Amino acid sequence: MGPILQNQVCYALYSASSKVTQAYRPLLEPLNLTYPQFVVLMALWQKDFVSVTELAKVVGLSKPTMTPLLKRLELLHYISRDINAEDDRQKCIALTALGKSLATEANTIALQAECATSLNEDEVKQLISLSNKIKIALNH
Amino acid sequence: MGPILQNQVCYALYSASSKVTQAYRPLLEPLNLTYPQFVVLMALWQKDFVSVTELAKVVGLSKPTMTPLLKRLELLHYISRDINAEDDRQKCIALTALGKSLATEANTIALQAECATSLNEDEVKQLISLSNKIKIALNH
DNA sequence: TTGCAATAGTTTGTATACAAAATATTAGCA
DNA sequence: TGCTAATATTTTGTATACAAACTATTGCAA
Repeated sequence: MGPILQNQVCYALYSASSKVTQAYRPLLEPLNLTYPQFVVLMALWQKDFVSVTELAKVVGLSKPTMTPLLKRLELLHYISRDINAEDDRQKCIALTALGKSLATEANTIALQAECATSLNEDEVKQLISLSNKIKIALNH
Repeated sequence: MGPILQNQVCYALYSASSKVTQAYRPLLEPLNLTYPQFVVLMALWQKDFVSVTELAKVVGLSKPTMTPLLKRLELLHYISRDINAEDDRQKCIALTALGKSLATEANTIALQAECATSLNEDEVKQLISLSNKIKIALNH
């Protein structure tokens, strides 16, 4: 009598995302990383020396979510959280040498995870394209 | 140097799902529900009088996640959590009259959320189909 | 029938996730 | 210069989310 679970786009995304995150768990365990932490590192491998606000915007997480997550990455010595010299309010998030060195292994892990989804190249493009369309639509 | 965030299927799902959940927040607020709670209710509108284990399997959440979530739905008087008479280990999760009465409004909300994604009928089908393919592939 | 393995649900501990409020600093203007 | 609005990050409080361990009950076999 209510909405049918199996017909909901929202639930499709929600449950598929959850399953993929679970699939990542054993792959990331050797690096002592969770999937959200991995996402933040991916953003930093593309561009570090950024503020918390900028990083939050790039990965799509809230600032209150970022603070403890970044503290844990710092504790692992993967990133540094220095105060920006030009503005004492801002932190400057940067990769350490150790953090940078994980990039190679990360490529392997990301490839393994993508393989596990069983999607071919076209389907991957479709899914990313549809997801982007939703994200853009919901930004208004 | 690491994996490119924008090319990852996993991140596409993760961020799109997060955005959709956020979009649901104001829609569900009048009912005092979170999105995961709404998912559990959708499962129950299709079939209630089920055990915690069965419900967890249907919605794809772990049992430790279910317990506090169900307690909150009970606190809202949307469900009951009686002990199964035939097996004292099991709980029998069922909708209350109040819980059942939300189904109509839930249809409206689900429709509104789907509209907000800006996807047309074909795209919805594609996205659900791709998500299901991933979920099936990751179940092995 | 008694003892042990399996099952159901909860608890504990850790990590997201975010709204609202708090803190600290900067910027802009009178 | 001094005051206030704006900005950056963190804290507080609540709700997922799950692994591992725990409790209670059932089922099965010796």
